[in-house]
Amino acid sequence: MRLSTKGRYGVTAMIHLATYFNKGPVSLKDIAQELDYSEAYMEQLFAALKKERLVASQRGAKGGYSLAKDPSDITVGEIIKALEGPIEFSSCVGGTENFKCKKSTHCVTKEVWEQVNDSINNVIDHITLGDLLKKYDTN
Amino acid sequence: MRLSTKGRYGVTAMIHLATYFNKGPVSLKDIAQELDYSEAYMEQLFAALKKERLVASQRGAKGGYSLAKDPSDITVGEIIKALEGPIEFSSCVGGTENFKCKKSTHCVTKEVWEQVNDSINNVIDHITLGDLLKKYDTN
DNA sequence: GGATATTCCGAGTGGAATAGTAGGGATTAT
DNA sequence: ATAATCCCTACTATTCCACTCGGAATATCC
Repeated sequence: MRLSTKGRYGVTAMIHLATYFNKGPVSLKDIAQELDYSEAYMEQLFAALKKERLVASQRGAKGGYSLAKDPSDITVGEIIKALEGPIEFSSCVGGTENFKCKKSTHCVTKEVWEQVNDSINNVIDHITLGDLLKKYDTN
Repeated sequence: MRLSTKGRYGVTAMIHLATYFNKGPVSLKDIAQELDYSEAYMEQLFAALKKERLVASQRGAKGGYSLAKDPSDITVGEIIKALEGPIEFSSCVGGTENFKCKKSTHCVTKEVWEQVNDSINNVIDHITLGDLLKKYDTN
Protein backbone atom coordinates (compact mmCIF):
# COMPACT_ATOMS: atom_id res chain seq x y z
CA MET A 1 0.00 0.00 0.00
CA ARG A 2 2.04 2.84 -1.25
CA LEU A 3 2.25 5.51 -3.85
CA SER A 4 4.15 4.56 -6.99
CA THR A 5 7.30 6.35 -8.05
CA LYS A 6 5.24 8.55 -10.35
CA GLY A 7 3.72 10.40 -7.45
CA ARG A 8 6.98 10.74 -5.61
CA TYR A 9 9.04 11.78 -8.61
CA GLY A 10 6.31 14.11 -9.75
CA VAL A 11 5.99 16.01 -6.51
CA THR A 12 9.73 16.32 -6.11
CA ALA A 13 10.17 17.50 -9.69
CA MET A 14 7.39 20.04 -9.28
CA ILE A 15 9.03 21.48 -6.18
CA HIS A 16 12.21 21.76 -8.17
CA LEU A 17 10.33 23.57 -10.94
CA ALA A 18 8.72 25.85 -8.39
CA THR A 19 12.13 27.13 -7.35
CA TYR A 20 12.54 28.39 -10.93
CA PHE A 21 9.11 30.00 -11.11
CA ASN A 22 9.14 33.07 -13.38
CA LYS A 23 12.71 32.38 -14.40
CA GLY A 24 11.98 30.75 -17.75
CA PRO A 25 11.56 27.11 -18.70
CA VAL A 26 13.71 24.32 -17.32
CA SER A 27 14.57 21.40 -19.61
CA LEU A 28 13.76 17.81 -18.71
CA LYS A 29 17.42 17.06 -19.08
CA ASP A 30 18.25 19.49 -16.31
CA ILE A 31 15.49 18.22 -14.05
CA ALA A 32 16.44 14.60 -14.60
CA GLN A 33 20.10 15.29 -13.97
CA GLU A 34 19.46 17.35 -10.88
CA LEU A 35 17.16 14.78 -9.28
CA ASP A 36 18.88 11.72 -10.74
CA TYR A 37 15.80 10.36 -12.47
CA SER A 38 15.52 8.85 -15.95
CA GLU A 39 14.88 11.60 -18.49
CA ALA A 40 12.76 9.41 -20.77
CA TYR A 41 10.61 8.35 -17.84
CA MET A 42 10.15 11.96 -16.76
CA GLU A 43 8.83 12.72 -20.22
CA GLN A 44 5.83 10.53 -19.51
CA LEU A 45 5.17 12.17 -16.19
CA PHE A 46 5.35 15.67 -17.63
CA ALA A 47 3.01 14.72 -20.44
CA ALA A 48 0.43 13.89 -17.78
CA LEU A 49 1.18 17.04 -15.80
CA LYS A 50 0.78 19.13 -18.91
CA LYS A 51 -2.50 17.46 -19.77
CA GLU A 52 -3.84 18.61 -16.42
CA ARG A 53 -2.43 22.09 -17.09
CA LEU A 54 -0.14 22.09 -14.10
CA VAL A 55 2.89 22.83 -16.27
CA ALA A 56 3.42 24.67 -19.54
CA SER A 57 5.95 23.65 -22.14
CA GLN A 58 8.22 25.51 -24.49
CA ARG A 59 9.53 23.51 -27.42
CA GLY A 60 12.80 23.84 -29.25
CA ALA A 61 16.23 24.94 -28.13
CA LYS A 62 16.29 26.74 -24.79
CA GLY A 63 12.84 25.29 -24.19
CA GLY A 64 11.58 23.26 -21.29
CA TYR A 65 8.84 23.18 -18.70
CA SER A 66 7.58 25.77 -16.28
CA LEU A 67 4.76 25.91 -13.76
CA ALA A 68 1.49 26.91 -15.37
CA LYS A 69 0.32 28.72 -12.23
CA ASP A 70 1.61 30.30 -9.09
CA PRO A 71 3.11 27.68 -6.73
CA SER A 72 0.52 28.57 -4.10
CA ASP A 73 -2.20 27.60 -6.59
CA ILE A 74 -0.92 24.07 -7.15
CA THR A 75 -1.63 21.40 -4.55
CA VAL A 76 0.22 18.18 -3.95
CA GLY A 77 -3.09 16.43 -4.47
CA GLU A 78 -3.44 17.80 -7.98
CA ILE A 79 0.02 16.54 -8.88
CA ILE A 80 -0.54 13.09 -7.44
CA LYS A 81 -3.95 12.71 -9.07
CA ALA A 82 -2.63 13.88 -12.42
CA LEU A 83 -0.03 11.12 -12.27
CA GLU A 84 -1.76 8.27 -10.50
CA GLY A 85 -5.47 8.83 -10.91
CA PRO A 86 -7.89 9.29 -8.05
CA ILE A 87 -7.00 8.23 -4.54
CA GLU A 88 -8.76 5.05 -3.54
CA PHE A 89 -7.55 3.39 -0.41
CA SER A 90 -9.96 0.60 -1.23
CA SER A 91 -12.78 0.00 -3.64
CA CYS A 92 -16.49 -0.38 -3.01
CA VAL A 93 -16.39 3.41 -2.95
CA GLY A 94 -18.15 5.54 -5.50
CA GLY A 95 -20.24 2.66 -6.74
CA THR A 96 -18.13 1.77 -9.75
CA GLU A 97 -17.75 -1.86 -8.72
CA ASN A 98 -20.68 -4.20 -8.63
CA PHE A 99 -20.15 -5.72 -5.22
CA LYS A 100 -22.39 -8.20 -3.49
CA CYS A 101 -23.68 -6.51 -0.41
CA LYS A 102 -26.22 -9.16 0.53
CA LYS A 103 -24.97 -9.46 4.06
CA SER A 104 -24.32 -5.73 4.34
CA THR A 105 -20.88 -6.58 5.74
CA HIS A 106 -19.33 -4.95 2.71
CA CYS A 107 -21.32 -1.80 3.19
CA VAL A 108 -20.01 -1.49 6.72
CA THR A 109 -16.44 -1.65 5.45
CA LYS A 110 -17.31 0.84 2.76
CA GLU A 111 -17.66 3.53 5.37
CA VAL A 112 -14.19 2.75 6.63
CA TRP A 113 -12.61 3.15 3.20
CA GLU A 114 -14.47 6.37 2.62
CA GLN A 115 -13.21 7.84 5.85
CA VAL A 116 -9.65 6.93 4.94
CA ASN A 117 -9.95 8.36 1.43
CA ASP A 118 -11.37 11.58 2.78
CA SER A 119 -8.58 11.97 5.29
CA ILE A 120 -5.90 11.40 2.66
CA ASN A 121 -7.49 13.89 0.30
CA ASN A 122 -7.90 16.35 3.09
CA VAL A 123 -4.16 16.35 3.63
CA ILE A 124 -2.87 16.43 0.07
CA ASP A 125 -5.44 18.87 -1.24
CA HIS A 126 -4.42 21.46 1.32
CA ILE A 127 -0.67 21.45 0.85
CA THR A 128 0.49 23.68 -2.00
CA LEU A 129 3.85 23.95 -3.66
CA GLY A 130 3.98 27.43 -2.14
CA ASP A 131 3.78 25.94 1.35
CA LEU A 132 6.60 23.55 0.57
CA LEU A 133 8.73 26.28 -0.94
CA LYS A 134 8.57 28.26 2.28
CA LYS A 135 9.92 25.33 4.23
CA TYR A 136 12.47 24.71 1.53
CA ASP A 137 13.77 28.27 1.75
CA THR A 138 14.07 28.32 5.49
CA ASN A 139 16.23 25.19 5.53
CA MET B 1 -2.79 3.68 -5.21
CA ARG B 2 -5.02 1.33 -3.32
CA LEU B 3 -5.10 -1.34 -0.72
CA SER B 4 -4.69 -4.87 -2.04
CA THR B 5 -7.41 -7.45 -1.68
CA LYS B 6 -5.72 -8.79 1.43
CA GLY B 7 -6.73 -5.78 3.45
CA ARG B 8 -10.26 -5.75 2.10
CA TYR B 9 -10.87 -9.47 2.42
CA GLY B 10 -9.25 -9.48 5.82
CA VAL B 11 -11.39 -6.74 7.31
CA THR B 12 -14.57 -8.19 5.87
CA ALA B 13 -13.72 -11.67 7.10
CA MET B 14 -12.93 -10.37 10.56
CA ILE B 15 -16.27 -8.60 10.77
CA HIS B 16 -17.87 -11.89 9.82
CA LEU B 17 -15.91 -13.67 12.55
CA ALA B 18 -16.90 -11.00 15.03
CA THR B 19 -20.55 -11.85 14.52
CA TYR B 20 -19.69 -15.33 15.84
CA PHE B 21 -17.71 -14.09 18.81
CA ASN B 22 -17.95 -16.50 21.76
CA LYS B 23 -19.89 -18.99 19.68
CA GLY B 24 -17.04 -21.37 18.93
CA PRO B 25 -14.65 -21.50 15.97
CA VAL B 26 -15.73 -20.93 12.38
CA SER B 27 -14.02 -22.94 9.64
CA LEU B 28 -12.29 -21.29 6.70
CA LYS B 29 -14.58 -23.23 4.45
CA ASP B 30 -17.60 -21.54 5.96
CA ILE B 31 -16.02 -18.10 5.83
CA ALA B 32 -14.90 -18.55 2.24
CA GLN B 33 -18.31 -19.80 1.15
CA GLU B 34 -20.20 -17.09 2.96
CA LEU B 35 -18.08 -14.27 1.54
CA ASP B 36 -17.36 -15.93 -1.80
CA TYR B 37 -13.59 -15.82 -1.45
CA SER B 38 -11.05 -18.53 -2.31
CA GLU B 39 -10.55 -20.80 0.67
CA ALA B 40 -6.89 -21.51 -0.08
CA TYR B 41 -6.20 -17.80 -0.37
CA MET B 42 -7.90 -17.11 2.93
CA GLU B 43 -5.56 -19.62 4.55
CA GLN B 44 -2.68 -17.29 3.88
CA LEU B 45 -4.49 -14.31 5.30
CA PHE B 46 -5.46 -16.13 8.45
CA ALA B 47 -1.91 -17.37 8.94
CA ALA B 48 -0.87 -13.71 9.09
CA LEU B 49 -3.75 -12.75 11.35
CA LYS B 50 -2.88 -15.57 13.69
CA LYS B 51 0.77 -14.55 13.76
CA GLU B 52 -0.32 -11.17 15.05
CA ARG B 53 -2.59 -12.88 17.56
CA LEU B 54 -5.76 -11.34 16.24
CA VAL B 55 -7.37 -14.73 15.77
CA ALA B 56 -6.98 -18.09 17.51
CA SER B 57 -7.21 -21.42 15.72
CA GLN B 58 -8.61 -24.80 16.58
CA ARG B 59 -7.34 -27.67 14.49
CA GLY B 60 -9.12 -30.81 13.45
CA ALA B 61 -12.75 -31.59 12.82
CA LYS B 62 -15.16 -28.97 14.14
CA GLY B 63 -12.19 -26.65 14.32
CA GLY B 64 -11.77 -23.23 12.78
CA TYR B 65 -10.86 -19.70 13.69
CA SER B 66 -12.20 -17.33 16.28
CA LEU B 67 -11.34 -13.82 17.39
CA ALA B 68 -8.53 -13.82 19.91
CA LYS B 69 -9.92 -10.76 21.71
CA ASP B 70 -13.10 -8.84 22.20
CA PRO B 71 -14.22 -7.13 18.96
CA SER B 72 -13.87 -3.75 20.63
CA ASP B 73 -10.19 -4.51 21.26
CA ILE B 74 -9.33 -5.14 17.60
CA THR B 75 -8.87 -2.19 15.29
CA VAL B 76 -9.14 -2.11 11.53
CA GLY B 77 -5.58 -0.78 11.53
CA GLU B 78 -4.28 -3.89 13.26
CA ILE B 79 -5.94 -6.12 10.70
CA ILE B 80 -4.67 -4.15 7.72
CA LYS B 81 -1.14 -3.94 9.07
CA ALA B 82 -1.07 -7.65 9.88
CA LEU B 83 -1.94 -8.38 6.26
CA GLU B 84 -0.17 -5.67 4.32
CA GLY B 85 2.61 -4.42 6.52
CA PRO B 86 2.95 -0.86 7.76
CA ILE B 87 1.10 1.96 6.04
CA GLU B 88 3.43 3.93 3.86
CA PHE B 89 1.82 6.31 1.47
CA SER B 90 5.31 6.96 0.18
CA SER B 91 8.82 6.13 1.24
CA CYS B 92 11.58 8.38 2.51
CA VAL B 93 9.78 7.94 5.82
CA GLY B 94 11.39 6.27 8.76
CA GLY B 95 14.85 6.57 7.30
CA THR B 96 15.08 3.06 5.91
CA GLU B 97 15.94 4.25 2.43
CA ASN B 98 19.21 5.91 1.70
CA PHE B 99 17.96 8.86 -0.22
CA LYS B 100 19.99 11.74 -1.53
CA CYS B 101 18.77 14.82 0.21
CA LYS B 102 21.51 17.15 -0.96
CA LYS B 103 19.07 19.77 -2.18
CA SER B 104 16.73 19.17 0.74
CA THR B 105 13.89 18.95 -1.76
CA HIS B 106 13.34 15.35 -0.78
CA CYS B 107 13.16 16.23 2.87
CA VAL B 108 10.41 18.72 2.17
CA THR B 109 8.36 16.01 0.49
CA LYS B 110 9.09 13.69 3.38
CA GLU B 111 6.95 15.87 5.61
CA VAL B 112 4.08 15.53 3.17
CA TRP B 113 4.22 11.74 3.21
CA GLU B 114 4.44 11.69 6.98
CA GLN B 115 1.35 13.85 7.30
CA VAL B 116 -0.57 11.54 4.98
CA ASN B 117 0.59 8.42 6.80
CA ASP B 118 -0.39 9.91 10.12
CA SER B 119 -3.84 10.81 8.90
CA ILE B 120 -4.47 7.34 7.52
CA ASN B 121 -3.30 5.70 10.72
CA ASN B 122 -5.39 8.08 12.74
CA VAL B 123 -8.50 6.82 11.00
CA ILE B 124 -7.88 3.09 10.91
CA ASP B 125 -6.40 2.82 14.39
CA HIS B 126 -9.52 4.28 15.93
CA ILE B 127 -12.15 2.10 14.30
CA THR B 128 -12.68 -1.23 16.06
CA LEU B 129 -14.59 -4.30 14.99
CA GLY B 130 -16.93 -3.46 17.83
CA ASP B 131 -17.77 -0.13 16.23
CA LEU B 132 -18.49 -1.81 12.93
CA LEU B 133 -20.62 -4.50 14.54
CA LYS B 134 -22.89 -1.86 16.01
CA LYS B 135 -23.53 -0.39 12.58
CA TYR B 136 -23.94 -3.87 11.17
CA ASP B 137 -26.59 -4.74 13.71
CA THR B 138 -28.62 -1.61 13.23
CA ASN B 139 -28.88 -2.13 9.48
C1' DG C 1 -8.37 -46.93 15.58
C1' DG C 2 -9.85 -45.53 11.16
C1' DA C 3 -12.41 -42.15 8.44
C1' DT C 4 -13.07 -37.42 8.17
C1' DA C 5 -12.54 -32.56 8.89
C1' DT C 6 -9.84 -29.13 9.60
C1' DT C 7 -5.52 -26.11 10.25
C1' DC C 8 -0.70 -25.66 8.81
C1' DC C 9 3.17 -25.11 5.50
C1' DG C 10 5.98 -24.25 1.41
C1' DA C 11 6.25 -23.83 -3.22
C1' DG C 12 4.59 -22.62 -7.84
C1' DT C 13 2.02 -19.81 -11.47
C1' DG C 14 -0.42 -16.66 -14.72
C1' DG C 15 -1.61 -12.10 -15.34
C1' DA C 16 -1.36 -7.30 -14.37
C1' DA C 17 1.08 -3.30 -13.01
C1' DT C 18 5.38 -0.77 -12.45
C1' DA C 19 9.37 1.37 -13.98
C1' DG C 20 11.50 2.13 -17.12
C1' DT C 21 13.86 1.97 -22.70
C1' DA C 22 14.06 2.93 -27.50
C1' DG C 23 13.44 5.30 -31.65
C1' DG C 24 11.91 8.59 -34.23
C1' DG C 25 9.13 13.01 -35.38
C1' DA C 26 7.92 18.00 -34.67
C1' DT C 27 9.27 22.58 -33.28
C1' DT C 28 12.13 26.46 -32.23
C1' DA C 29 16.41 29.46 -30.88
C1' DT C 30 20.62 30.56 -32.63
C1' DA D 1 21.23 24.55 -41.21
C1' DT D 2 21.95 22.78 -36.78
C1' DA D 3 21.35 21.67 -32.32
C1' DA D 4 18.35 21.45 -28.55
C1' DT D 5 14.28 20.44 -26.96
C1' DC D 6 9.40 18.62 -26.47
C1' DC D 7 6.21 15.05 -28.34
C1' DC D 8 4.46 10.38 -29.30
C1' DT D 9 4.11 5.40 -29.66
C1' DA D 10 5.63 1.20 -28.81
C1' DC D 11 8.42 -2.21 -26.48
C1' DT D 12 10.55 -4.73 -22.33
C1' DA D 13 12.25 -6.41 -17.98
C1' DT D 14 11.02 -6.88 -13.37
C1' DT D 15 8.12 -7.02 -9.58
C1' DC D 16 3.84 -7.78 -7.28
C1' DC D 17 -0.80 -9.74 -6.83
C1' DA D 18 -4.08 -13.10 -6.34
C1' DC D 19 -4.36 -17.10 -6.37
C1' DT D 20 -3.51 -22.60 -6.80
C1' DC D 21 -1.54 -27.03 -5.43
C1' DG D 22 0.05 -30.91 -2.73
C1' DG D 23 0.74 -32.70 1.20
C1' DA D 24 1.60 -33.01 6.46
C1' DA D 25 -0.08 -32.49 11.21
C1' DT D 26 -3.86 -32.53 14.36
C1' DA D 27 -8.36 -33.20 16.30
C1' DT D 28 -13.17 -35.24 16.38
C1' DC D 29 -16.44 -38.77 15.90
C1' DC D 30 -18.02 -43.23 15.32
